[in-house]
Amino acid sequence: MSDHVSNSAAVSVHVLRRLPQYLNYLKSLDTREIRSISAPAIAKALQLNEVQVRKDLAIVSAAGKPRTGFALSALINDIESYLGYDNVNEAVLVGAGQLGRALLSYSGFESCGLKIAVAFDADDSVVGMDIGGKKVFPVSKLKDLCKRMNIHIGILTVPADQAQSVCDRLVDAGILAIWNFAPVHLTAPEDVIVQNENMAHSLAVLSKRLKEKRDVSGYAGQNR
Amino acid sequence: MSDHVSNSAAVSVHVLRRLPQYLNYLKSLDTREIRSISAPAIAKALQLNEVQVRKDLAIVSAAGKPRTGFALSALINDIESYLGYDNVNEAVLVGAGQLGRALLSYSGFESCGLKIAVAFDADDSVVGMDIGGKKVFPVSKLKDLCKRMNIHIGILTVPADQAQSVCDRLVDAGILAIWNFAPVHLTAPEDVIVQNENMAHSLAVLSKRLKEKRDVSGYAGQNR
DNA sequence: TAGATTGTTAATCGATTAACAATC
DNA sequence: TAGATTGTTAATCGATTAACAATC
Repeated sequence: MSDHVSNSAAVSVHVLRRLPQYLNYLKSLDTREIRSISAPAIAKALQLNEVQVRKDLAIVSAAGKPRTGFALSALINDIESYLGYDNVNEAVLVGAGQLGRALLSYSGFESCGLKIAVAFDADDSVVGMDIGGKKVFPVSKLKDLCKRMNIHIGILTVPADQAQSVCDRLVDAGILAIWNFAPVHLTAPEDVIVQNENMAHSLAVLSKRLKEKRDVSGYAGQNR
Repeated sequence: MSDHVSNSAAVSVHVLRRLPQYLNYLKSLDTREIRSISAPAIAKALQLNEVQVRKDLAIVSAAGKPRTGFALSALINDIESYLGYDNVNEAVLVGAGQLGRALLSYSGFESCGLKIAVAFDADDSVVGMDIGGKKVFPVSKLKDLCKRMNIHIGILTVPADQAQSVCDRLVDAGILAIWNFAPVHLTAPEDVIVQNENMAHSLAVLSKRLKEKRDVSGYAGQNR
């Protein structure tokens, strides 16, 4: 019933990034109090264009009734199943430093269908530790464990200078998708998906926007 | 000389996110060995379109010689000054949990012109700690310290359920730009810049891409 | 019924890519 | 000179937004 054949052409990144937003908002609503929700209502809450929301929802959901909108709980299900949140993907994390540990301890990914199974680190003093319930193994075990556990997602949280070599190892271990938190451009075979999470890029956007704003408002600067 | 009046119309997010990529690559080169670099060379290294690189560089740099390309060190300077990496912006961080601490300890932001001056946390057992050389204060001191230190950037690393209220406090404290790591849509006055760093959004892109790939390759699944 | 909302087709907007003359 | 690269103008592509008939 909620099975919606998603054989459609590849969906744009923009849409894929908005869907979790909708989901997050919908989940914040009380399913018992609110039975249905309209695209314009979602758009208003998230400050988006209503046609955009309607089109996005049309991709994931079949339903939608004029006048009333979408059945809330059904819509939540549709988005979740579209994004694959309902079946778990296991991942390995390489680099149990500060950021790596933060990700290992963060429980929020599980509801997004991602389960970090094990971690790896090159530092012997970290190996053997238990972080967020995940055990840390030496990097030498990487390939063996990935193959054995049939894991295809790798999270990369090592320092910049080790990122490429770890990337190579991940590829060698049969990893198909790499979530890269290291501030480097990785070179990987083109059939391997690389999703970069480079905070410096976001920071650049933020700083520049702030600078523009200050320049416009005449750089009054000091305590406005 | 490297002062390039950047009064141009607001630059697109896409460009702003690529500039740090260029910078990162250029910095990885040996300034003494390589004196100049061409747009096509950068494009090839980062797997981008060469016209795109050329246009991006034209925004930040005045120079560029046919046949040779751009003077490497000058180009680095141009990008850095365009992005404002050369004058430091101070920021406060609220929420010294795992992620907050990782950011506090990360030294890479300084070279991007961001200096986290102090941190805040609601938890008394964390207050008073020193993380990455930054002291943790109680949230009650937020407004006072922001005003006193004339800080206008806030980094938000608190749990989802506290994000909106902390956002309100930041706004009240005179913060002009918020870098939001909490997985929630924040509501803020429209003159306040909100830059979201929502990892769930990236994860959705990664998982979906992986799923698509598997579906295409016939879901052979098990150890390829 | 009247009116809000739906899905969809058309118009607009912006970003990427291609084409090309100018230059060292 | 020949050829690679530059900056820029034009063409393409894709995403957002507007317009509108259909529906409960």
